[in-house]
Amino acid sequence: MKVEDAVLLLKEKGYRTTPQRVAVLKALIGNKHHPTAEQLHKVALKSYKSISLATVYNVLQILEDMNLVRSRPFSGTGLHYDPDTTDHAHFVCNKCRKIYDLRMVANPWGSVPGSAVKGFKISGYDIVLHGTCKSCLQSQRRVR
Amino acid sequence: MKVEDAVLLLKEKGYRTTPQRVAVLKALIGNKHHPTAEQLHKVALKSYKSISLATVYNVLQILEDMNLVRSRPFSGTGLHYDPDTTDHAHFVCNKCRKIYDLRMVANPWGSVPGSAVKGFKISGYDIVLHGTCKSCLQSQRRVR
DNA sequence: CTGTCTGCAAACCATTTGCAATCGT
DNA sequence: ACGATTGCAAATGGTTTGCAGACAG
Repeated sequence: MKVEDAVLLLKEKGYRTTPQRVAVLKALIGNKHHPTAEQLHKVALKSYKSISLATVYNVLQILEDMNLVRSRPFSGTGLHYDPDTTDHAHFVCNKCRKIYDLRMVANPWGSVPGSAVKGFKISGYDIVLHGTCKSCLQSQRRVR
Repeated sequence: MKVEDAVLLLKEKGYRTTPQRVAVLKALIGNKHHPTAEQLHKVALKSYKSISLATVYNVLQILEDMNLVRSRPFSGTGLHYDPDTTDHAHFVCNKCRKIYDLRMVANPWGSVPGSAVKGFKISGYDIVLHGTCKSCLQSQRRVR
């Protein structure tokens, strides 16, 4: 997905093309760092020098409704926005709080007993592993 | 785990046995409804008529440090507390917002490519499925 | 020109904190 | 009695909202 494609999708839904919206899309699309709204705001300010945080939230809400982004409460405090809406899991490092993407190779709820979900309509899933990431494990070894 | 056992564990760690703490433990232990702090407060008020919400948060923090409870940001807004600290997944109904427990039968991250987690130390995981639960699907059918 | 969108500041809500009074040991 | 714990009320921090002015179409 490119910024221009997203703009077109917005247009189709009747949303106007404002420089603020473009700035948020630029900050978001292709961003692999699972940024918070505030981080996106900082980045968006580079494209449009006076965009407000409220507008960033506003745009993110629209984008989430359109499934162009997903918000998740990863680290307990604050939402993180992920422009990758394809199925994947995450790993959150409890030392550096960095968030890594994990590709799943198969149905992730294969290990749930069928009876437990029988009759339920599953529309999606969140899988978050936590622990310590490679680089934090290494620097830990060095320091101690 | 019974309330008395939890009280003993608290004592071992040097925590005093106050009626407020007992009230929170009573509200929490065995509670299968993944309550929020506020919901626990309401229940705890029945055991101890003047306990404050701040104290409930205080006690929950201690219990979380001791691994007697886990907090999770299920529904976007607010933390839910789960006294079941054994490995299990959850299903959140997006209609009624009810949270169901799901027992996993095997290593849930078996479907993550090994390379992706190689060198990472995994200490735990959160798995949340969402969709519509059986009873909401049924009442939907009835209504429409 | 019209109605949408933005920016500001205030409102909100869950959670945390500071501190004086209270209570468990 | 002593220090831990509580309750209150205020502070906090992330997110939302109301509204007047700005701007895209």
